[in-house]
Amino acid sequence: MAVPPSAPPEQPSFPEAGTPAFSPLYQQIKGLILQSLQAGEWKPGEAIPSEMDLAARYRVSQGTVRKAIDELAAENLVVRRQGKGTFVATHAEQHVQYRFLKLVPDAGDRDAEGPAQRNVVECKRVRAGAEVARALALRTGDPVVQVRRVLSFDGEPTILEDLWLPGVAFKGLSAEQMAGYHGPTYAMFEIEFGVRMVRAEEKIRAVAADAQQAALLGVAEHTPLLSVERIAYTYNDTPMELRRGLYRTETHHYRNELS
Amino acid sequence: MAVPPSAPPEQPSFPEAGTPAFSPLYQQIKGLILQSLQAGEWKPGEAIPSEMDLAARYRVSQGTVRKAIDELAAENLVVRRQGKGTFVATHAEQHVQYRFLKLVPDAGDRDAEGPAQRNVVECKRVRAGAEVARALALRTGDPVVQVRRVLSFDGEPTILEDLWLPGVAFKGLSAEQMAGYHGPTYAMFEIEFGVRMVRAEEKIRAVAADAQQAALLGVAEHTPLLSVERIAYTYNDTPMELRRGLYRTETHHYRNELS
DNA sequence: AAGTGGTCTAGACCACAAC
DNA sequence: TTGTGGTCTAGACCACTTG
Repeated sequence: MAVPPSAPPEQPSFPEAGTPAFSPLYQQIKGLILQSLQAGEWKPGEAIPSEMDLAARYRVSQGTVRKAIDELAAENLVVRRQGKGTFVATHAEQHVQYRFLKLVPDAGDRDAEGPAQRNVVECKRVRAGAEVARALALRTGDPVVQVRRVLSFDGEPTILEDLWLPGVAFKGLSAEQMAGYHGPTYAMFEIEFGVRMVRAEEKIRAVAADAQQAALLGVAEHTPLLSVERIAYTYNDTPMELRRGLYRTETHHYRNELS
Repeated sequence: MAVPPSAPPEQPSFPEAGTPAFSPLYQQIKGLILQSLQAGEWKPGEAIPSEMDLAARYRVSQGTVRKAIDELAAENLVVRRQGKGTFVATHAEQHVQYRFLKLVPDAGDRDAEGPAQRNVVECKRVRAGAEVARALALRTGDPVVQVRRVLSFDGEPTILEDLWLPGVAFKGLSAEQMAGYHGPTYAMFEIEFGVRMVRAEEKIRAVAADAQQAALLGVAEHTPLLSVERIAYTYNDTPMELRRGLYRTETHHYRNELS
């Protein structure tokens, strides 16, 4: 009994007048674990306390903690490993190296081709325009880091993308960091800036390459390209990155599973 | 105890030599429920027996049935409604009208625009080519129904798509049926042919419209279009539809959520 | 052998919907 | 009031990993 009868919980639930305000105990526990994750009590890749420990900490049964963790695992915030423990999910050392990249080669899986080569075209501090500000929940004119880069697979330029990141959280981000880090960019964000992207939304369109884009990707002008606009979120649905990608799809395709 | 100690279950588990062959009880129950769904013991939209009834039928506890149904619900094969029961999922009368269609208007949600107008260009019986046969797990030359149609939103032609369906399962499918049915095409498949699509895979590319495609969609030749190739599956991962769509993305976009 | 997550049970009670 | 799914508990045991 963590909340209903007595015992001062870390996050009491005060039913507000007018709202049903019924929240299952396991949801409250999930919220508490989420807070600890967000606060950095356990770092990415580390194990969180065992189910028994958490049950004792929150004064609930193991089954209740279990259901809370089940949901966190379903949302990819945490990874369970039988016999070892439950670990904070990370973009590094994850089996799926590029968790948010859905572009795959037409033949074979992504492991078949080597790691992407990164070519940072530019990395500069700018002020947010109206669109960028809206996407990142900032004010127009707020500082923003803008990055433009080209990703190549097996030497073939395949993705041209622009990134916009909130200047406050990503103060000091350099072109060298963007280019030098080995592994997913999101893993670098975790390590260097303590920013964990937990989910993202993408809007996809077909567009024609303009002269500049064609030159950077090594294709003819007007070549059809996949335009992928992504907003990536940290905890609490806070947007932390706007990314506009142009994907060549002659030898790759965007793969999606529906259910 | 449905399987471990005694009682002749409907699907015994014979551990094969060499394989661990450990399957949790709830997975076995899930398999049994799946069989009943596939056999049509409960029709789409109908309620399946209550958890208590199923627990009695399979001689397990309610909690075990619960976990089995939880997974089926997570896979959208079944829908739970508190106080009412658990129902076989259906493409008809579903809140999300077009479950597999990820194209949405740039402004507002899909409910903002009226239902799609369908324009069946042709509907004919053909023999499967190599590609279609492979996608549908048929042999080259097997009978197939091919449909070409244009979908318009608010009077604007937006999607041109070709469908290939196994001729055996979809014998007698007519252009009138494709055009006349009100509601999702997949709902019509359920009702008229008893075929339930439970999941799908899509491969997305950017292409340029050729002369014929441009004419059908009312755009200029070489207009960039989203090419969406979908394979839809029934139970047991059996492919039952190949669909190649060309989406206009001037006022709509393909929306995807990543986690 | 000890510790972790994973399974299974039995029973109590709550929230919701329908009669 | 009854029946449904939803929550919570406590305890037993299993499977996997590590020392």
